[in-house]
Amino acid sequence: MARSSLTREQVLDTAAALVRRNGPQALTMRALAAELGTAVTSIYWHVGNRESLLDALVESTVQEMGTLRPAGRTPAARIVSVARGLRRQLRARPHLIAMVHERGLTERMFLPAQQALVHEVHAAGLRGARAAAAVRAVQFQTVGFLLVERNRERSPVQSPGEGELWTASAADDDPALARALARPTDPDRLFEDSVRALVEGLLTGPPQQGARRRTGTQERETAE
Amino acid sequence: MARSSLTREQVLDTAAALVRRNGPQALTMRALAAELGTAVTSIYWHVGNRESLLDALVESTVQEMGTLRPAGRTPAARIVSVARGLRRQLRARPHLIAMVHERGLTERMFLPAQQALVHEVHAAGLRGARAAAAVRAVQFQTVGFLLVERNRERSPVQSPGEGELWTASAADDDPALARALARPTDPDRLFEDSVRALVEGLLTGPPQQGARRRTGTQERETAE
DNA sequence: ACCTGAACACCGTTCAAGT
DNA sequence: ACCTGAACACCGTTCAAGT
Repeated sequence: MARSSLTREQVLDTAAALVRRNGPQALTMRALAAELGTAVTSIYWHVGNRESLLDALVESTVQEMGTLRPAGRTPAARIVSVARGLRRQLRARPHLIAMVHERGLTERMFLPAQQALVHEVHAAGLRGARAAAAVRAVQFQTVGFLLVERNRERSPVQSPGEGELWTASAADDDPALARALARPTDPDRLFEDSVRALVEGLLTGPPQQGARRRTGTQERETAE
Repeated sequence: MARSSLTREQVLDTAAALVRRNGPQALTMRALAAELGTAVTSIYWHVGNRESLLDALVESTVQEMGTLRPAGRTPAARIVSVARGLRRQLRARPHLIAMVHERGLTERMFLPAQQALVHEVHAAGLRGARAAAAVRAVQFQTVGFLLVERNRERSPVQSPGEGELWTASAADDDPALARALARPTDPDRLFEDSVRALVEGLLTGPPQQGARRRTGTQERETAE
């Protein structure tokens, strides 16, 4: 609109708007130029190329996300609340997840939450390498869940009907399990339960210290 | 090579080879045609279009993966071994993960392992909806981890140096934690620990049943 | 310093035409 | 039933040329 002179910010803003409206694949240099009312090549002067345009876009969107304030009475509850908050923020920007992932910035996406997690894990009594491992575990779990979940939303029906493959097998004696697996997943609940279980496992620590990893041979799984 | 007459299988095979060699983005219809020694348009007759070519590719590769044999003494150990085996199989086909994900078939990718998981979760004493939730939790955790991990491998250096952002903050009083977070993640260990912690949390069940979800207000997290 | 159009080397896909 | 080349409508990017 304002044709005075094109700024880098203008490019980024309308690019972001274009992505938010029609998804990342709709962000072509030509479409962006049309939206801006300039020649395609002008964009290159301000932004370099499409690659770095997306980089900048992701970076600024991640920074918009703000910090998370943990809530809950126990450290475990507060850790779960951070994960939940991150998930909510990312789900509010559905295209961002895919873009961040494609750009290889998945880790970057989690940084706002990491500080909060470090604090809570520390409050829960974990120290040093163990605390760091716990933070990373929650980090990977949360982001991974989001990726899987988004993937699932994109293609609602899987090739062989969800329950078909296994109904003939081990679950015969547990019809309730069979029915539960045949039902579509409730992602909110699954996320809640998974994170809670993981955090619980992380905070209570490894079980029966001496028994694990005793015999390496038995631990090995095989695949044909 | 054998130019007698093009088969659908030939197309799929050389397409798979091309992806394995140079990655999914190298699979263009023109490159494939060149490799096959045919006209580009012949491919369309056998396979429809690029979209369904990728579908078929992913589907057959997933089926090649074979089934997983759990190993270990306790049900928990066997569940972990299934997750570990799946991760190993998928990591042996690095391009597949991205392709499956892009195709929205992430769920499909996990089916070979699902039967084994159902069996083990059942053996651990879980029943019905609770057992199904546990299976799904491990499923999401494993696949999610792989997605994050692969993403990390693709872009080894993150924009702000990994530790930079938080060193100024909460971890001041725990230099060991700070150092651990600054070090690059050991994915094998992290995976092992995460799955083990999750499984432990799932099998021991929700803690202090009465206390959770009592007051909804306090559970809410906020973000600016 | 900033913007432009023309041109290049790619895509996936369609379609009428061959055998 | 199977294969073909020409053509279409797209891409991202470069570059010499303008002001």
